[in-house]
Amino acid sequence: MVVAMSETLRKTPLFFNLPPEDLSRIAGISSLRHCAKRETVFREGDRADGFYVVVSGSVKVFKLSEDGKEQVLHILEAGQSFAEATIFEGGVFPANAEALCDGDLLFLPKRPFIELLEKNPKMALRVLGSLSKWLKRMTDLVENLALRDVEARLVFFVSEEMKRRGLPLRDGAVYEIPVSKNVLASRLGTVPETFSRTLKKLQEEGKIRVKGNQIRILKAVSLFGALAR
Amino acid sequence: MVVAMSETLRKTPLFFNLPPEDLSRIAGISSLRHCAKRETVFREGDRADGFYVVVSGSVKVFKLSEDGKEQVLHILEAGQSFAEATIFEGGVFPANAEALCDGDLLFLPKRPFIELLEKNPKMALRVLGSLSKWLKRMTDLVENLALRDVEARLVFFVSEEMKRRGLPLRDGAVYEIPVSKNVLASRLGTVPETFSRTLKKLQEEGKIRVKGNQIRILKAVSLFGALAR
DNA sequence: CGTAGGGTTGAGGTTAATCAAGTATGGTGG
DNA sequence: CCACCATACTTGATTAACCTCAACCCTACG
Repeated sequence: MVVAMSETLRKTPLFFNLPPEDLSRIAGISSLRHCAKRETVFREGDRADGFYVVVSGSVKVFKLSEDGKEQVLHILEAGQSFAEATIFEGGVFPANAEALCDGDLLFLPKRPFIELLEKNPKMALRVLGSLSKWLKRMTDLVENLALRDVEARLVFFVSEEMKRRGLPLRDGAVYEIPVSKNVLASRLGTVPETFSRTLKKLQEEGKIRVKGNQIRILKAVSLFGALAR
Repeated sequence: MVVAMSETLRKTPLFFNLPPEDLSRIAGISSLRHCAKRETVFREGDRADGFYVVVSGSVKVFKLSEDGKEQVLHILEAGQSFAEATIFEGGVFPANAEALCDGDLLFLPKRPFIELLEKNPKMALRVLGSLSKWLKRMTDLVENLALRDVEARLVFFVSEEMKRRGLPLRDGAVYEIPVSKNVLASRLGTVPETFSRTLKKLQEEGKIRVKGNQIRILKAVSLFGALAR
């Protein structure tokens, strides 16, 4: 059991390359939690006494407005951790999390984890790096939502995800949407209708070809051209 | 010199309540930098080999779109630190920073600072807390930009800032806009015209009274009522 | 075969950006 | 001290992106 957990932990960026004894120490304090599709992992405002690592399945983290509109902040898949930040501050979750499909989560409780960090500066630095990454991602998200239109946000998102998966950004490459288009629309800060129309428009312009959840890149240059960075 | 710096450091959340020897160690590795109004502190993409603490004056951190539109992410005043995150990751600044008025900044170089952290888990934990706060703030920013209209964003911003300054959210209280209305508009994800109109509308509804940079709260209940949290 | 959930399409409305022009305001040099 | 200019801010009219609502399609699945 503890061994299997270590195995998962080893693959998460947060703990990547940590010596085995550290990993088993972490595994020692953590617990496994199974989540069914649509199950709530936590709600905004809940006491946060730990954070999570996705072992299998996928999870969305989102904010709700008063009238129930939702903005997806993150979509998480196996090996990714989330809500690390909350345990160093505040004590309540600043957003909601829900399982998108059946899967397992590792729960890392706050107190023991902080004690581990206090004794292990190297690990603390690792966690600092992870938080920094999240911060960078959120900065990008703000930029995208505020400064670009839906089409640009979609294109940017796809290019980032393809990079993350090691797919080349060239003609013929295929990006498979890992979640329902509804969820992706919300992550892009829009609604399913607009999302659908945007895909259609790009297809009519011959830049992509959409089949189900597969997006085939047809004109990488004109698609990604504007993203010079 | 080093003593004066310690004095500033002592007041920043990042280093609040740290023992004097830690403070002077930090002061020892940091350097003072004067910035004139409008001076660029750093640009997006610049190599990031350190972060900053505002000693005096104020600074805006912002993103630019291709066509030059700007989204202000943060407005920083004396005692606040910024860009801490970048030193644990990446190595380039993910946004731009510019002085809003003449002032002094403390520069904390990356390498020496990290070495300090490695030897001082307590300080590392403090930095973790700080990054967590930033993450929380960005989460709120995303929520605001994506889920609320301009009026709600304005009201939320004012209420948060008043809380931060210890002002009571009640009738008669006065919030003084610390920067140009242009900058605030951009921080709220809108343009000066819309910002101006929104203030006007709230004034016509008798909820606030605007005089120059002063906003007097007239109907706290109906203004802040929707922000039940 | 029927229903439910996800997805698409069309029509219409709304928010807020843009464009254009006018009004303070504050600093500078004459 | 005043004239001038730049900058900040305001106001009005127009426009565009995108949200909403409503209907419909499609596929999976009991």
